Amino acid sequence: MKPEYELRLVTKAAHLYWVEQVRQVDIAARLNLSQAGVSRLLRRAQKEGIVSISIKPPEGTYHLLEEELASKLGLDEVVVTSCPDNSDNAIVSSIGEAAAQYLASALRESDRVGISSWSSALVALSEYLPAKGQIKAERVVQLMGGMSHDRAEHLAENLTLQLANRLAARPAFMHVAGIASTPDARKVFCEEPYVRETMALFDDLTLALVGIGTLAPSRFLARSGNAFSDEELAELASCGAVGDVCLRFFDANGQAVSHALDERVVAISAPSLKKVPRVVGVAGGRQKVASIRAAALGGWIQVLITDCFTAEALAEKAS
Amino acid sequence: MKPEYELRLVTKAAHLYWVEQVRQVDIAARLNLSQAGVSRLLRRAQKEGIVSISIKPPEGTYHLLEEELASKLGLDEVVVTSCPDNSDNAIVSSIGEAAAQYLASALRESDRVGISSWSSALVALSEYLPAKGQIKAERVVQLMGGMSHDRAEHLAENLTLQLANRLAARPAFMHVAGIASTPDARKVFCEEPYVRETMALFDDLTLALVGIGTLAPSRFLARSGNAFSDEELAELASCGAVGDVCLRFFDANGQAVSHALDERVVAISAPSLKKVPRVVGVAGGRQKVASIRAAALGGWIQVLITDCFTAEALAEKAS
DNA sequence: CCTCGCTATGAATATTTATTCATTTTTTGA
DNA sequence: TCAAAAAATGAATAAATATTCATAGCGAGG
Repeated sequence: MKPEYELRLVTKAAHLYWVEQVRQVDIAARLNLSQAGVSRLLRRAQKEGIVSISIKPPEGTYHLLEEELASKLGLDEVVVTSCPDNSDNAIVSSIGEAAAQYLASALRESDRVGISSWSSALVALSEYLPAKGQIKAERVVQLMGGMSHDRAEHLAENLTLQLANRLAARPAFMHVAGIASTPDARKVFCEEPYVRETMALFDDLTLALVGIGTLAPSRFLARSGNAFSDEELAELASCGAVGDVCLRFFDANGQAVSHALDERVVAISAPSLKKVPRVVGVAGGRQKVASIRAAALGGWIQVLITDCFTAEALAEKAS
Repeated sequence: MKPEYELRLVTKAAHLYWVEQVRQVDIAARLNLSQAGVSRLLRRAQKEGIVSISIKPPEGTYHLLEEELASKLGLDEVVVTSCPDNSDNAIVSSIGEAAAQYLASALRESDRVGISSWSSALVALSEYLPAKGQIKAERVVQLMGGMSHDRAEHLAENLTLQLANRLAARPAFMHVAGIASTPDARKVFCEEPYVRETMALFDDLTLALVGIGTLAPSRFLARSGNAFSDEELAELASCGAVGDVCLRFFDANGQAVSHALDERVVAISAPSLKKVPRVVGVAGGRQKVASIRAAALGGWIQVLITDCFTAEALAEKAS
């Protein structure tokens, strides 16, 4: 058959299907072809570029950037928020809200949610969650211990509690420090009934909300008397560590950095964390670019919620 | 949920589905939604115009015009050919070729094809059909008698024969004149075994190829001694007739014009013609616009094959 | 504070579309 | 000119998508 007429047929089928919304069987009837034939004409129309499908994103959305990052970093989903400026305050607030919205759409009542702490973005998240229980979960489980001194001590518990309240979920607390002074102390902590009970839930989580740490101690971490010392951090850095999730450290490619300090951390273990089906990293800011990238590449997170400035930086770095 | 985030979700789903070609279940898995939910997001994306699908027709095709005519004239399919100029020669040749291509795509080996005659476009059609039998039909049935004098006498038979040959189909001829001198003569013609046999096939056709006539006698018709006289034509015109298919006349809206002359025509009857599932009208030219329009509106044809000039004129007239 | 009607949701199901498979047709290479 | 490989086709079937249905949450009005 003359190719010109063939093309005419392809075009007509494409028009009827995509513009006029006619079913393939009806197109087949009108053009006296089989439905299979119409399906093949339509495939050709796509391949030859006779149809073009374009998405026009609403203002303030970044779906191309999101997709680029998702594929380059191997993530299931990336949420990039529009952010007024790249100050830490703006970023934390913006990604906290986005994370809340992510939960609104992605959370089921049957979900068992783990939450790390020491992350200002997660605090913002819990504040943006609607207080009325439209969004629900079954459990909210604290993934790492709190801190032993100061007001910050209770932050982890508070965060867990607030999240549990807003999600109408039963909370599970650690009630111990996140960093023990010695490996033996850690063992003692882990024997505590509370802790054991909570840790028993780790392998049964359906989702985890985590911050992503850098080696430079975050504001919250620094305030605590129990954070690692400068020397310890320097040692971690010399082992190649660039960041952490729940105090489990990894290098620039996301490979776990094993280190004696691991033995003092009271938190979900790296293997357990990686078994959680959906770990949502909520983080942004210039200083976190390298650790976010590493967390993604290492498979520590499946979902990333970040701001447009950090996202741009990640995209540049990745290409 | 914040509508802005909702839109972001819609956009992302649309992007994944239409740009990245991800299945709805996989999108659902990635965004933690149900497949039904994704389907609904996608519907919204279409409704809100976030996706736009456009067809860019290859050069020399007229799918918009075709669709416009199909819907305005109530036809299943319209083929508009690109035509170098609007001379009768160019038009006849162009639509003949297009008709041949239409048959190539639309004809099944099981089809029983009726063919009218006295149409230069149908002659062109049969000439454009490939002689090798790639395109096949079961039968080719002459729908109206030939003419009694001159070379033109055999045209109808020749056309039927040639078409049958090219389609590797068994022909059925009339072997009598298309217009009898009196109603009684017509009866006698119709009693002829050949004629009866052929006419018995009329109700079993799956497709018919017809020209569309105007009251002004066509070149072929005029040459014949047996065409209607000027007076008879004038009388038909005064009854409102504007054109015919197989010498069955109709007015500007396609309503059959019954008239004494009907009784002298040896051809498929109007009811039988209307019972054919797919009547393909092949016609073009400035003088035929009104009769083509009428044939379509009256349901005499389901498929129209014409040239771009005639198509434009039809579209203007119809709006 | 409760009830009705509205909307939204996910599981189940119906519909629609893509693919497979068995043939037939066409082309290519000897 | 023929045979073999490649391509095209349509019926059957598998896969994917849309819709239905039953249920649950939310707001308006009693």
